[in-house]
Amino acid sequence: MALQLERATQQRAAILAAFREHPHPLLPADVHALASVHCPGLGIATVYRTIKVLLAEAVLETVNLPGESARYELKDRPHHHHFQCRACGRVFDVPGCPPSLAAYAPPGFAVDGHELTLYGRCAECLRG
Amino acid sequence: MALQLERATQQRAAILAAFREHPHPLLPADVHALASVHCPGLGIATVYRTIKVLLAEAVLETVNLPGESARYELKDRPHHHHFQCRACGRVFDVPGCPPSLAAYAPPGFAVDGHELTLYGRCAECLRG
DNA sequence: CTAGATGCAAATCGTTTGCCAGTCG
DNA sequence: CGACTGGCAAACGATTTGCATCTAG
Repeated sequence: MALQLERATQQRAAILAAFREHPHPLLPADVHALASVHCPGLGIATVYRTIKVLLAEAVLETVNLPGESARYELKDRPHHHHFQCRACGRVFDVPGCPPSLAAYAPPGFAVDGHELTLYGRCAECLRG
Repeated sequence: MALQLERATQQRAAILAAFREHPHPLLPADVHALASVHCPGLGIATVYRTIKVLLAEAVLETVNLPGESARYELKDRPHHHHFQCRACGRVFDVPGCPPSLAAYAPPGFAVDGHELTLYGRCAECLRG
C-alpha cells in the first residue's frame, strides 16, 4: 500500500530540505511554498502525501496548536514545547519542560505524554 | 458588531440548555442535534454563530484536542486542563496547573496564557 | 416598526482521493 | 519494463457568509 517512501525523488528531497532549513513548525502551505523553490511545479497534494509518509516513518512530528491547522517539524530535536505570538501568529520552539506534569493527572491514570503551548507576545512584536 | 446577545431567542435558549444538560465538551454537531430537540428546524449556521457569540461573552470556552475539531463547554468551572486517554479517546478534566509556566518562554517574550493536554491511559482502560 | 437574528444555500478553507501520466530502479 | 510517484482537479468535511425573511422588544 505504498506507505513507505521507497524511492528517492526530487520532491521528497525538496520537502525534507524545507524542514531542515526552517527549524520551526511549518504548515503544509509553508512547506509547499518553500519546497517549490527547489522543485518548481510541486503539487500541494504531494506535500500532504509526503508529510503523511514522513510521519509514519517518525521523521516528522505533528505540532497541534489549539484552533489552528496542524504544523509539522523534524523529529530530531530534543523535547520542547511551543510559544505562539498572538500578534504575528508565528510559532517558536521553547526548550525545557515543567517538571512532574504527570502528577497532575487524576489518581490511577497513567501519563505517557503531553502537549504544552504558551501564548503571548514575541520579543519582536513587543518592540514594534 | 452584534458581539452581544441582545435578544433572548428560542434557539439561543435551546443551545444554552444543551450545554447545561450536557456537562461534556460538545462538538457543534452535538449541540445542533441536542438543541434541535427543543427547537426543531434549528440551523447549523445558527449554532456556529451562537457559539461564537457565547465565546466572546466568555460564557463558553473552547476545548481543543489535537487532530480533532473544536469542542465547547460552559466556562463555569475553575481553571483546568485536559487528559485524553489514548485507548478510549475520552477526555477528562485535570484540576490544577503547573506553576510558573511563563518562565519557560524565551527571554524577552511575554506570556499571557497557556494550554496543557496530558495523554496516557485512564484508570478504566488500565484495568480492562 | 426596526435592528438584530435565523435559515437556507452557496462559498471558503484545509485536506484527501481518483485517475492517468511520468519516473526510478 | 512495471510498480511506485507526482500533478491536477474533483471530492470532502467542517465552518463561514450572503441574502431575503422573520421576530423580539
